[in-house]
Amino acid sequence: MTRDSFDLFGKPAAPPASRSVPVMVPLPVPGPYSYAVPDGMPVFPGSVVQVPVGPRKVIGIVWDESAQDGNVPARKLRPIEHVFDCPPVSDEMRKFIQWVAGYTLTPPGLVARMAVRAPAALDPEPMVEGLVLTGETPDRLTPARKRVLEMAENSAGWTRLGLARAVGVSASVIDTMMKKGVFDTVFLPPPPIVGTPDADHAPPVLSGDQAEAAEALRDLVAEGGFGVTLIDGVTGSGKTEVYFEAVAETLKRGKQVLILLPEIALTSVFLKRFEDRFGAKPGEWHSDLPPRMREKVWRQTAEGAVRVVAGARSALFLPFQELGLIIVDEEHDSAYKQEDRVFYNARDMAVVRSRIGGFPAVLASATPSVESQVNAMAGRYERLHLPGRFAEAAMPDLKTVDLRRHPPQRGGFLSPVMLSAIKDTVGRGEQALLFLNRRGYAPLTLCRVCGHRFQCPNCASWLVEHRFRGQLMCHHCGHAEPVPEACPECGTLDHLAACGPGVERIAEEVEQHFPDKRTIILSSDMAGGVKRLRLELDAVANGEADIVIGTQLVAKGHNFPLMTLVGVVDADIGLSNGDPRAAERTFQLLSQVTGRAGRTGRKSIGLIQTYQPSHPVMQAIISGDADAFYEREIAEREKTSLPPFGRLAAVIVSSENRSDAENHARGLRAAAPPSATIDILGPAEAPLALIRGRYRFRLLVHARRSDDVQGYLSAMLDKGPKPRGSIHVQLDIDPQSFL
DNA sequence: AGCACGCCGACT
DNA sequence: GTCGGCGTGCTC
Repeated sequence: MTRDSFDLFGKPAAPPASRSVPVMVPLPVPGPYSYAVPDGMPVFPGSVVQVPVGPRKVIGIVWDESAQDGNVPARKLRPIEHVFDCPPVSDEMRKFIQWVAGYTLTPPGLVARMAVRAPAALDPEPMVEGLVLTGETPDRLTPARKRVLEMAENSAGWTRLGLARAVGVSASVIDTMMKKGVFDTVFLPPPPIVGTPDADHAPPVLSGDQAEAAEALRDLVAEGGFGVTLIDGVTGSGKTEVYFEAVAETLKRGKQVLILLPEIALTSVFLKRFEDRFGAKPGEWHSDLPPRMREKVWRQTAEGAVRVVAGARSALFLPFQELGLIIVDEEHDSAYKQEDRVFYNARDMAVVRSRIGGFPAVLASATPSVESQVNAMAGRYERLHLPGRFAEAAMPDLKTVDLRRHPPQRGGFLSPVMLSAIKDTVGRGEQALLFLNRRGYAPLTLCRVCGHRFQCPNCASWLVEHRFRGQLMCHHCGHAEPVPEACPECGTLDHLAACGPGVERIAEEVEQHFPDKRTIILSSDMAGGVKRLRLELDAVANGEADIVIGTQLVAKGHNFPLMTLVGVVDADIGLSNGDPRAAERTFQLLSQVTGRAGRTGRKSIGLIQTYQPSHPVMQAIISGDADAFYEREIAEREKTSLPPFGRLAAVIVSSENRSDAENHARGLRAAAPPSATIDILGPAEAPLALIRGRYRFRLLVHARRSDDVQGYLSAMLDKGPKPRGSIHVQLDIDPQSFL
């Protein structure tokens, strides 16, 4: 404490507020707040700081001077408390945050918060204590000491415990040597979490088409500048190998790379493939990363030590220093949509991120989204097509099983055709996969006496029986209750009937037919969480099961080399629920799931149980003619004004009464362009409609005051003041709006 | 987003 | 008579 900091009365002198800066704080307010900069504090745009907001302290990002609100009375200004010792959030990133906030109508502070979500990473990782040889030799050179010396001479940078473990001696050996002056301790920077990937580590052998596509991507990277490439080709056509070449080229140019994957596809298999190609693992980013690791990835990405991140959608908000390429794998996957707090589609925001950064984006999928198809057709995206599977990986032989002609036996759901195929497959020692996109035992339970159907008290959906847990669960809101013995309506005991199949019920049927085979259910509600699930997926890949009954997640990114039969239990699910994307989604799902078979070189088959074998989706799957399917689908969407061509539509979700909602709707209709359709949905039905994607443009308003609602739409249309209150907006892709 | 304040219903 | 519901306002 210097004398200068006290005045004559011994009180600290107030810091002169010579300067103030805008700071983006994690609050739902329209823009940054102003804060005083204490003298000598090194603060500039992008600095990550701690500031007081009311009684609490928050992390904020110093924003650009131009965002300064000059109307804040000087006496309100409070000083910045701390500048974190970490690289500043780049100009690009700040622009990106601002853009995303504008596009999604989210308060910018809430978007900014996603970029600084590893708080403990904001100050540097502690240095680790390391050992260096002093040149002294221990007086007595025991075998253990000799090995320690050799190891330490061969490579530097050992920690005390690391060296002991590497040599296979106890730490006390090292301790004694330290006492005798053999080692000195120094402080070393913390070790990088991953090695540096080497573009030339193991270049792949590519087929003609692949080599051509890879060349095109390399050129794109070499040229630099923004551009989007859609690369499509069936499972096994080598998309990953091809886009790895774009990664390699970017690495050679000294830039960082982001590979976005749906969370479930971030498997050890993918990481292994990357490591095989580049000789080091990519940084990993997903929701169940342990906090310590999360911090390290965040920091080392910011510092540039991590060159490639493979991550789920939120990796888009990592503070890359010099990002030069984004890959969006499985770009059609709905897991890219975030539907809480900030509503965004990471695929589209990735395109925006690369446009702002002036570098290429690559979208990859075996079954591209209709949105991306349309963008490619319109010439906004380049297109690279990888034909067929190469080498021995033949396409599976796909057939429909017409359930009208080959019905399952009473009480069952598997056609005799399916059962006999399973029998043949497991008889040969190969694996069979039965796909049913329905968790639990039965999707509907009713009373056989009075017809009572068990419904969720909060939502409009049926309660799904989970027999293993003994519960009835709502898959929409999470509500759960024990399975009652008596009907709550008429009181009759033991007359509840399970209607329809879920994976648990199929497993039961399979176990009846194949009691001596190993059957496993793979679904997202597996006990033990994601971790356990990953283990089980690996176990299946290693052949530790004969028959797998799986939900949607088996369709994604995981390869099961011994799988030679894929059976789709009910291909018709989801084709009749009023979702404009029903056909697209079903086509994608069935393509992906049937693609799980046939990667072995052995003959493999796919059987698709359906009541509508002539449906365009089934025809497309069987014939493998994806182009015809998309062509038809796009024409259909255009004709019926559905996404991505659909008219502007807003959905009001009002927790208030119907007449309030009518008032809101009147206000919105007055403010909206004539082409807009404004629908009113109640709190129960609205979330479902949103998830089903019935609208191209979705506006979810949680109105706190009725007169705010008009403001929401004017803000949405960018004419008028930003409204107050909480707004949740989700936008579907609008092919033109961000290019 | 979080938190405080303030005004009306069912309870120790 | 209080406890506590959520509607409203505020945070540089």
